[in-house]
Amino acid sequence: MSLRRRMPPEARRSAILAAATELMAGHGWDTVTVSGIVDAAEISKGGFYHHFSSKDAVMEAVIRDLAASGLDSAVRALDTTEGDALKRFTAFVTAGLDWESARAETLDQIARIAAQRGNDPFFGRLQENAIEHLRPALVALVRAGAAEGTFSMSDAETGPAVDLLLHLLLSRWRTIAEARGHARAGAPDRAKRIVADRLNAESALMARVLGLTEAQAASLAEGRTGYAGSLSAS
Amino acid sequence: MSLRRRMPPEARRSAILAAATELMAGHGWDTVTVSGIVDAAEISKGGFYHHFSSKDAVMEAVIRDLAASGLDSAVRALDTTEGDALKRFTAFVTAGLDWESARAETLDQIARIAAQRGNDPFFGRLQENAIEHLRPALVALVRAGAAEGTFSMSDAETGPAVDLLLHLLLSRWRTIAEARGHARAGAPDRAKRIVADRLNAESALMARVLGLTEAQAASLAEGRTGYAGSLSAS
DNA sequence: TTACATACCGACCACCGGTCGGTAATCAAG
DNA sequence: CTTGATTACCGACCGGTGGTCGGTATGTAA
Repeated sequence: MSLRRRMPPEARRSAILAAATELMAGHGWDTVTVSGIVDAAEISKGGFYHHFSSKDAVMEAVIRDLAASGLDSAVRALDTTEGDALKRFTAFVTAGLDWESARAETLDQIARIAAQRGNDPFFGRLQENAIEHLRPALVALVRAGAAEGTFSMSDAETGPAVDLLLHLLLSRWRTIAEARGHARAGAPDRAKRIVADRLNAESALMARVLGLTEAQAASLAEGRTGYAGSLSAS
Repeated sequence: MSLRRRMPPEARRSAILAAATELMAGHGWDTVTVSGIVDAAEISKGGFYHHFSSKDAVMEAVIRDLAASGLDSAVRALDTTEGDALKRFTAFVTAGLDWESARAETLDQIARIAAQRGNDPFFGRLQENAIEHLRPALVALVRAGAAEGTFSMSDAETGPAVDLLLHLLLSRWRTIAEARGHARAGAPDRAKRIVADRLNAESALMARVLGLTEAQAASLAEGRTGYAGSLSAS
């Protein structure tokens, strides 16, 4: 009974993470059990708790594993881009889009997990994590944009407006998931239209929230053309 | 050990609900145990399961208990008000506001529960419940408003736009909770300013999302003056 | 070889949500 | 005032959960 196979800690850790991620895509977090993860990862309970301090810690790690690189690249785009606030905002949004199409399978996993009933804790923390990373940067950007006259926004509006922008970006996965469903069901045209409509609506609404002029709105929308939606089946 | 006190089922039910609500305001849902509810409500486990089919059913009932009347009054305002889409939308928002100030202690409970870590399942379902009730009505309203020329909105934008409006309304509790904290800490002026700023920002952002003219936006903002925020200590 | 750190094991624990056979209160009918 | 059916309620009990811990195997460096 004791085939004991020693693995480099990092490999074991990511094996556990992979097992947990897959289980989460099938059940809600409360019905994903440590025993289940342990079985799927082919390790003992003791081994599991050697690598993770609690069941919750696994979820936290899964979230970081799935989202960290995307958030980082978006914030980095915002920080490194030169130009006015609109240009930087466009770079920020585009970076997120690029990440989504480059890591389509990751996005797909997130969508599958978030679609499961009972995964509210997962999605809540994912969102918390994202907001924690993105909100300060966006607030600063919007403030700067308002100061330089690029955006039309009073100081008191900035907070709620940024929350709206974040909500818009973070709720995109629902549409993506819906489109994936159509694509898998043999309606790729419909899928593409849904994604295109969504992105257009996002651009238009972001422009309204930020108080952009027609010309500015067009420039924002332009920055995100060519995004295929990467509707690969999985 | 067996002081058996029989109560009218409804009274017992609401006693259990009250106990559960109070416990939820202190712990997250996963650390609120049936035994805890049972102790607080002074009933046995068997008695508990005579009135509720599961732990989850209690949460569902708590949600309905807290939110149903507010949602109903908002939708009713939308349905019964005569006039153009802007008037009806204003009535809808105002009805929600009125309910919030009339039932300040209920709002306070919601805020306290939602602020607890680990209550994502509660808040997720509350939000689901609210969206389920409000979204169809709002979508129809916005469509009608766009058709009659009151709002400026393409068909594909309507869905995401309504989601934005709902997010704006459903995230108000955060600000309210923050303001309550200030009020309780002896800074009622600051509290009032926070609430006033928030409501102004909401009006402005809703106007932008709906594509209202200056005059329309002013009319929308006017409909919600006089809301005191009802910052009663609890 | 030896000595030490660490990856890993699995029996064990307290406690959880939920079940069930039984008991006591209530009330309508005779 | 009985009787009998109904229902509110009780608490011992169950399978399974997340988490612990003393112990064992494995790798590494002297």
